[in-house]
Amino acid sequence: MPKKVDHDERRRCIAEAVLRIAGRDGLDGARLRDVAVEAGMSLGSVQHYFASKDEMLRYVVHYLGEHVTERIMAGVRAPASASASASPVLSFLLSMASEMLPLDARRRAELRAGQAFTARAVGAPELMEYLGEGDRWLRERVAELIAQGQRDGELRAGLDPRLESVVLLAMLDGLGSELLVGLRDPEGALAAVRYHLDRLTARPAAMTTSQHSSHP
Amino acid sequence: MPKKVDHDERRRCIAEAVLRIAGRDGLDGARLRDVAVEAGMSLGSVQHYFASKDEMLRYVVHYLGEHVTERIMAGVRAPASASASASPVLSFLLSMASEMLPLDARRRAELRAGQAFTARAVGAPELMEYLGEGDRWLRERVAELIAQGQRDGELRAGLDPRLESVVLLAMLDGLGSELLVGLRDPEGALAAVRYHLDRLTARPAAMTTSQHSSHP
DNA sequence: TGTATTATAATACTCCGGTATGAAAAAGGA
DNA sequence: TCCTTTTTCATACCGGAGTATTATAATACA
Repeated sequence: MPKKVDHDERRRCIAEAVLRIAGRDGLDGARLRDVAVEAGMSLGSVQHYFASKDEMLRYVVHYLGEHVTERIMAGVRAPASASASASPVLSFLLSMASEMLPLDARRRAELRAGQAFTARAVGAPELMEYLGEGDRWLRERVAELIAQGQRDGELRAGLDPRLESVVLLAMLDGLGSELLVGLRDPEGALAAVRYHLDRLTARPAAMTTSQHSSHP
Repeated sequence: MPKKVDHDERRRCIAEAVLRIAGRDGLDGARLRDVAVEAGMSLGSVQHYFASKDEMLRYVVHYLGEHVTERIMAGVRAPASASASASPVLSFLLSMASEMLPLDARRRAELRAGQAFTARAVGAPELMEYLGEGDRWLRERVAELIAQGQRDGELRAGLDPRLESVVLLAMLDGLGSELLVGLRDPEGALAAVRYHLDRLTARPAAMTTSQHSSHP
């Protein structure tokens, strides 16, 4: 029988190529021919693994989703700083924020692609449902985390976990977009995140960084 | 001499058509031919007023910018609820938020187009600079407003106006995107905004919604 | 070794969309 | 009324990009 090739490995390779291009020139710049050369193969090969461009993009969406959740979950599992910290919830939220923000080329590419997909998801029920799932999952985790922080006395008791999660994720979403376009710089964005997280703590003074949000 | 037609009126009409289409099908769906029929004229006419599609889109960007700032400024000038309210700054911030969020078809269309332009602005220095100006202007105004609120004792003294403005605008940005995709509903988004603004106030209790502002 | 089946590649097809061209219509002024 | 300039429109052109077709190379199994 014929040559045996790991199909999914090939597809992942192609998906990576798409992400590289999308990070560089935007998703619209990901023409099938360019994807082929970026992946180091021929147009015919790309067609061999994806019947249509749409199918390819759908694959990339899920590939992206996998990676993003995996990355966040990794932050959940191995909260290097969190387990050692005296404020585990806050540390985790901060590391989560750092993971979600486009702070390097990789995450920039992923976010850029993600936003392009999101934009095209309006009116594509299937995609929207997928996005909705991911969002709900993340939001609930954050809300749980905040509630736990409250139980542990780490976070202020007056917080509404549900609304706080909405606010936090919206802020990260917005900061991500602004970073992507260059409206903010990484330091500024992180400072805003730390500042916001600080106000959630039960302590009067800041403790995540060395900043003094002091008042007389 | 020939027929006299207000060129800019025609251009605005075309821009409106573009925005309608963009709000309905996304900016990518704004093909020149579709724009023409949406504007109730022929392709040739559109070409007559815009030498190229790119020029048309540039015009739409500025047209959009005009309208958005105008709308926000209107909120500044005539803060119907704000002037009557005992908490002018908070009222204004809330009305500003309501203006920025895509709460009706019009603003949905504008935001959708705006985001499409923003996405395409990566690597287009001219567009980016324009966006940057608008962002800086708005951020500074918000920061000033917050500082004023502090001076008036309306907002907590411990706030950092600069960071607060970044956080607030990022949150609104994120909420806008999420509303657009249907990840949030208008009520939820507004609830999050009110919740966030509430925590900026010097008072312990909520007071942003329909309030008779009695005081101690 | 041969063959069947898959992988890869090259090329052609076709539609779509921006652009260019030229003609017809409209309207203010001589 | 006629002319001139603008406006409007229809249509042709051309390139780009997704898709389809076909050919060639490669490999596992009989």
